[in-house]
Amino acid sequence: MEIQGLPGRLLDELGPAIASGEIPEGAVLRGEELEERFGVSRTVVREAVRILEGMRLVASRRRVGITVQPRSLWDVFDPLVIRWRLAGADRSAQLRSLGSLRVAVEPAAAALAAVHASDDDRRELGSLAVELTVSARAADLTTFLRHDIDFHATVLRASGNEMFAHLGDTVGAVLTGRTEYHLMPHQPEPYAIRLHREVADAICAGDAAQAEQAMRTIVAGALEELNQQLG
Amino acid sequence: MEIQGLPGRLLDELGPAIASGEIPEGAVLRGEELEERFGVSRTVVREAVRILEGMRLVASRRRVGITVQPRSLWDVFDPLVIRWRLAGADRSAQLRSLGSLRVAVEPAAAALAAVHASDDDRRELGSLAVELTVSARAADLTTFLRHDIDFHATVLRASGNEMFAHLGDTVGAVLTGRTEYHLMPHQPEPYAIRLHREVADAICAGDAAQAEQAMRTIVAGALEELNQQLG
DNA sequence: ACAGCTCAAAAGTATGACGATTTGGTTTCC
DNA sequence: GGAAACCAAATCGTCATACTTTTGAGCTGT
Repeated sequence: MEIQGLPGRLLDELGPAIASGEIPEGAVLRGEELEERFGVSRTVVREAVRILEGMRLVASRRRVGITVQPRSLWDVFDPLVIRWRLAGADRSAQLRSLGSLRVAVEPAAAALAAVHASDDDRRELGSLAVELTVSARAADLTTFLRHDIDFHATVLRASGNEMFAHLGDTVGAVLTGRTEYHLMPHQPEPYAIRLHREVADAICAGDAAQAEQAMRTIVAGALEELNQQLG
Repeated sequence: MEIQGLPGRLLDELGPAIASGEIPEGAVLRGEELEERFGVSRTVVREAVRILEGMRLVASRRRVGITVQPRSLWDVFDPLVIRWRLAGADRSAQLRSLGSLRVAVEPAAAALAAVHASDDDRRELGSLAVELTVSARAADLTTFLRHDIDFHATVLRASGNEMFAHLGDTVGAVLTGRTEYHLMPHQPEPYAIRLHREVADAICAGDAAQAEQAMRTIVAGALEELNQQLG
């Protein structure tokens, strides 16, 4: 999953620094400066910069240097960029954006899943809904989180749309972030649990409309809750 | 927008070849082989490969080589990956995926735009709707396409959600692809034009529900049409 | 003030050397 | 004969260095 080697380590330093705004838009870095600052060779710096360039976080120009691009050009769907922004000063903006994205995508994915899910997918959703209920009753937040992530990822995957499926990890990151930063009730709400059960049942029954509606209620609720917490 | 220099040229060769499946999943390349095949140095090959690695199209391992990753790991939201897939053998699958994504996202974006659009945005939407009507009547497909792309990009941008905004280029690529590959009626349908007008009016009037509904009709229609064309 | 020229700074590319790691075969020891 | 330990080759990873190309800024002369 991660980028390997020294360029990866450099990325772990530069990426978060840029994503958080610590290195602001328009800032100019020089390759040589980075070599010294991190004690690595030209090769390593260049490869790391190339990757950042691929994410549109920076652009490298001769005679000028490596300039941090305006935020509007960043590849906001890149999983690493999302992770970096979630970890830094941009956290709330990123959570809001992702919240709206979830409201748009997850209901549609649930509807598609009701039509396209395999038998295995349906079985898994059923058992995840059960485990979700159990860990919620036990107030076991860690286990609950894991199952919640699995649940949403499974729905997205079961939709049969590769692009939706890829948002599984991103949604996972959102849920993790929400839990880590205590933007969640300490005990999952019974109402939300019931809705997950409903989504699973509707998908198993092939009822697209109900799956979509129940999922919409879940993600819209999560977004509303988020907006309250963040003001 | 593009990656510069020799690594960029290499990317333009390798990326499409991998995205189209010409170089299949699991295939193994050696750096030295690529140097010879393209007549460039290690530096260039390594940087190109790093970028592909950032897109999760390949993984590089010692003593093994550069292996093409399974499609399920690819960064399907990366604009370059999308473009490469649209240009190659994966075109229909990619168009289908993007079609569903549009059905999920664009109505939500229209609803948000009705609330958040700036005065400039609203003005621009109004005039784009007019120009759309004009170029459609004139059966000027090139101009129509340009305005259509602008229209959808403007709605996405006006939503105020950076992630939606970023899908503007992608939607543009879809519309372009659809026109290029003659997956579109030679004269835009008057019904679709009226719907664009409706979206613009609803957003200008701040009517989120109607903006969402009209946009949903547009993109759902486009998806249905696509499914008919592709069987 | 303006146009053009010159120069130097920075990234881009090439190359040789060495290090690190993984794989797969080979040897060795029960 | 089989299993474990070992070794060697293949390949990427990193470093150091030299050369090339682009381009911005300042200088120069009108």
